[in-house]
Amino acid sequence: MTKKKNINPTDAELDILRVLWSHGPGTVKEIHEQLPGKPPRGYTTVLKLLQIMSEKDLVARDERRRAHVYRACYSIEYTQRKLLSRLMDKAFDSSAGKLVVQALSAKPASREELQEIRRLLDKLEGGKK
Amino acid sequence: MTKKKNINPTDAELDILRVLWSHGPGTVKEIHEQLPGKPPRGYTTVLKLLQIMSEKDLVARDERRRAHVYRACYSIEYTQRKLLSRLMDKAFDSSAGKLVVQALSAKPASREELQEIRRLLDKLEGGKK
DNA sequence: AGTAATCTACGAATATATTCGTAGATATGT
DNA sequence: ACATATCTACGAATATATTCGTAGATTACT
Repeated sequence: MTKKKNINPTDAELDILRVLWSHGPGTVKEIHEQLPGKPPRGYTTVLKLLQIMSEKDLVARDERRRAHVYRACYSIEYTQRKLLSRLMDKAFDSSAGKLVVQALSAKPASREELQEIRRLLDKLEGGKK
Repeated sequence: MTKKKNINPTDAELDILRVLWSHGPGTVKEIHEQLPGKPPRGYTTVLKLLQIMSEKDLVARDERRRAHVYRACYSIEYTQRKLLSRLMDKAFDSSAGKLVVQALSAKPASREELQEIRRLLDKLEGGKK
């Protein structure tokens, strides 16, 4: 059996994943340039993080060229759902409904988003009939 | 100016807060007894955590009796919104809508919860008109 | 060839979170 | 009074996350 770790990304790892999701695969240099943050993180810091993330299988590494090319192993949506599941279990009694209610109270969503949520509700309730 | 830290609770701290929210204020002994987890955490571990949480002003301590009584400083709803805001910023582009959509996809909500969300949507959209 | 630039690997320093043992104070029971 | 139980304070050990410096290999430049 191959190991199935699938560890949740830490904060610093998430910063890197955000770059990979929005810009696509890239080298340490490219990722480092895109990475926000004051003060900016050192080049080798980013390298080290990517090495750790490779071990955790959060990113995959293409070593064919000298400057290795990294890409995210999991989609942003999959990762988001994982993070939400974790938070749901930790602080919301594993209830998606409680979480959603507080999320909508925490920060207003745009009209478009509210309508999208409404459509999703229709679909979910429809499927339950 | 009094310090305004308002630090987000860590995982272990959240476990303790959950006990305080569901059982109300209590002594280290009471909290320790209610605290789940395999293996159970040692008594002094819980004590130390509560001392740290007091410094962070996550809990308040009543020292009038020998066995100090602790209570949560912030409500569960306030804390939940704080945690959600943080996650929203870190992984959802600060968008409540995106978060809610993924939350509903991650785990199905009950029919009652879906209806409650729908009522909340009505209120939010109504207020925007 | 020889020098400079670029890249990875690795170890170590720092920060924070979590755990618990021990010491000493205070209260309780006989 | 004396022993036992209960409680807090504190320091230290452990684990994990994050940072970056240095060394050595490879490539590019002149």
